[in-house]
Amino acid sequence: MARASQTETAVLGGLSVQPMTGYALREAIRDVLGHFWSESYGQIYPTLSALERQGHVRKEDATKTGASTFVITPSGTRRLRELLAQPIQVAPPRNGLLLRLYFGRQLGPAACRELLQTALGEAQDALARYAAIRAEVEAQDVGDRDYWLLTVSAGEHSARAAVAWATAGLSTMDEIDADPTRTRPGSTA
Amino acid sequence: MARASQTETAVLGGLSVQPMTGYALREAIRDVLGHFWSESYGQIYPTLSALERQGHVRKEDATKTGASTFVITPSGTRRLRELLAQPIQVAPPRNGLLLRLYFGRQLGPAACRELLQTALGEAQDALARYAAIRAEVEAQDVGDRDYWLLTVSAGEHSARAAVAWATAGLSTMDEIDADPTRTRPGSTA
DNA sequence: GTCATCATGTAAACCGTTACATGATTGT
DNA sequence: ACAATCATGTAACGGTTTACATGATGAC
Repeated sequence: MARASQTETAVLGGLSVQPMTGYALREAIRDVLGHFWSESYGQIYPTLSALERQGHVRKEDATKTGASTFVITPSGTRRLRELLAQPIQVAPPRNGLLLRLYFGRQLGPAACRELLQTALGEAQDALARYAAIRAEVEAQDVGDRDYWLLTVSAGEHSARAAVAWATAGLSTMDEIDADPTRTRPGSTA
Repeated sequence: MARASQTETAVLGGLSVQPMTGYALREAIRDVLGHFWSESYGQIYPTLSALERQGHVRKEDATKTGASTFVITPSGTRRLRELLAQPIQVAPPRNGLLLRLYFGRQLGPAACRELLQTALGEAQDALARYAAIRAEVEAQDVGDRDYWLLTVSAGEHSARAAVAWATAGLSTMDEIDADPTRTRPGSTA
């Protein structure tokens, strides 16, 4: 027991929504869970094989072609619920943007401003994407809808926070530019 | 060139603030950058050795004891600026909380509620921690101050967003509980 | 004297991405 | 016919954590 690779959870979860090929699974994860999850082929195919060996998924060969659709089995559904109930695996934080801004005095105000501007643009783009996803999900009439909207909402809140933060940060940069003596690179006190 | 392991950036950045032992560096990264960065000993010590070989840091032996303080050299400062200017390394997203909530119908409303409650508590704790860090940083009079506050602000915005999201999510769960037919586990439409 | 903390370092394991190889199917 | 996309799979590589081994120093 206890493999706890969350790839297994994502794969079984995806197949719990509908049967799919490995390829389609990856597409779905990228397009639908993309804002909070990712998987590569190198993870998906071996995981599918392992799950098949354990009887958690069943391979349904589309005759003629090499493509095969994977269907979750009752034992797979049980396993999924078991996995979902396990403690969350927290990834150690690694935010390259904040790392650069923390040492912003070394990087210089102009570059920091650019970083903030880019972050602002990305957050606004994300907001637009979430609006589209929300419309799509709200139009559906599936039981998962409320849960799916919960994850969309998380994205929206986080993107709005990023917009507010970057905007405020750009104002700070204005002040630094107005009074450059505050942060002359190289001085320590 | 172009190793692009952001560990090098974090190590040089840390030493650009003040000379430290490897141990102290790790403590500082955990305590100060902890909300957006992390490094383990297994990364720090080899990186310090490599940087020393390249002349980017200098080892200053505290005589008698085995402990040695590392000091950044002028070439190290140049290297740091070079690294900070490089494109941000984006880690593929992996949010175990949202993964579980997305498949919340399989997990069940009670467990989802618990997850949200925990997330809410953690966000509130984070908010309290940021308040303490902010007070501490604002009391200092160093050139980096505005940049450091920028990263604290990012944490605050994100934690406030998390509080708002989790609170709203708990309301959604109330509605689901009030009308359980919306999301009976197992049905597909 | 002993316990917690400071300090250094390495080896093994893990997890995951990237790149590549390969070929079928579909649209134009 | 050709290109784009669908589809499967693996090998190599890389970064990171974990666990372990080891010992000095300082507090009580």
